[in-house]
Amino acid sequence: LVVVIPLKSPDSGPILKCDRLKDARARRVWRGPGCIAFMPELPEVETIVRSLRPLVLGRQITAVELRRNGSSRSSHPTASRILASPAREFEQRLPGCSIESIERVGKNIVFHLRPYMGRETRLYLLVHLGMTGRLTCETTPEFRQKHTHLVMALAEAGRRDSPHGTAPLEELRWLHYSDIRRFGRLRLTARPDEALSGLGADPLEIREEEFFRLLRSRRSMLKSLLLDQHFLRGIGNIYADESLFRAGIHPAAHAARLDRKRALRLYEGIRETLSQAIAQGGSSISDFVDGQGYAGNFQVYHQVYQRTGEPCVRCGAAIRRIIVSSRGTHFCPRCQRGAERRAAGVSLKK
DNA sequence: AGAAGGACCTGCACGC
DNA sequence: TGCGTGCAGGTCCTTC
Repeated sequence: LVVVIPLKSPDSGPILKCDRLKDARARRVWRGPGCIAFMPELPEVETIVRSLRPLVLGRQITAVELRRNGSSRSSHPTASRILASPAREFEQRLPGCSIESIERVGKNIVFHLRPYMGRETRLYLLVHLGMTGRLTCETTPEFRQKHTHLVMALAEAGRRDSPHGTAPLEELRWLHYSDIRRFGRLRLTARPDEALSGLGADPLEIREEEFFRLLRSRRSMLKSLLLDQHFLRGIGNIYADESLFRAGIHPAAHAARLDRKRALRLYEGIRETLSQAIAQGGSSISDFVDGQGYAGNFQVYHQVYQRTGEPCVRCGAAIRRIIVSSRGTHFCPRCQRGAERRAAGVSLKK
């Protein structure tokens, strides 16, 4: 049995939790109105990568199946919009490859693949989960969910003497990609550096000096800047709001006008927020689960995100919601002062 | 250069 | 109960 009591703040009560049941449905947590997205940002993607590693590293892809539209005669995969490379490339180039390593680059998951018997050059599978993408390791090849678009069969390494041979069923494992809104992207490439070249620095790796220098060169509002993947890679709406709250900085504040002290607070705020979220296994706003089907816990620690009208955990003022860069933005009007005039031009409705 | 808005996409809440 | 509408948001693109 699993009981998770969602809290308004980490200090307002006990968390009852039991980890014995590994059923993701039973671990489902708070579901706010209008929330069906789980928004995989840096901590969620990192959690997925860490959970997948022990399950798929060293395994060989023996088959790839794409869900087809309607009848089995249809040749059009439902994932066609999700596939950034032609469907036939997934079906022809992936079988025979072994998964050598997996890494996170911003919000992207990069699978390093070793081709079968030197068949071709090294290959990389890039997965961006968009808003509702999910990558899970399953014990069945069935397209169990309505929105499962791709399934890859993974066999134990060393069992294969040909890319299309058969292995005992118990040694097989299936990697499923499902995506309700189809905002995710799957790409096969030999040049991942090219495909990911536009991304900024990782917020957990960038040095304080470099962060400060980048801030000084930008004239946009901080919230917009934090969401810009060319500036820093991996931050999305949840962690932008939470980081700005921790730093006590208004989301509409001007990046270049941030003094050294406040820039340092933001730098620390981002790193603390992301690190804590990773430690908690990410945020499960709705159905987020890692590669093994476990939900995250960081939503319990959200201090402003989707807490509109609720009291600030620091000062008690009501959390406000505005729109910045077409994104819902949550902040405390008392703890995050300093850009009221600029924020006056920010719309309250989308 | 930066802001704003549209397109993509689906499930859910809400009002009627 | 069923229908229509609005909303959520990551990324890319166009327009201003």
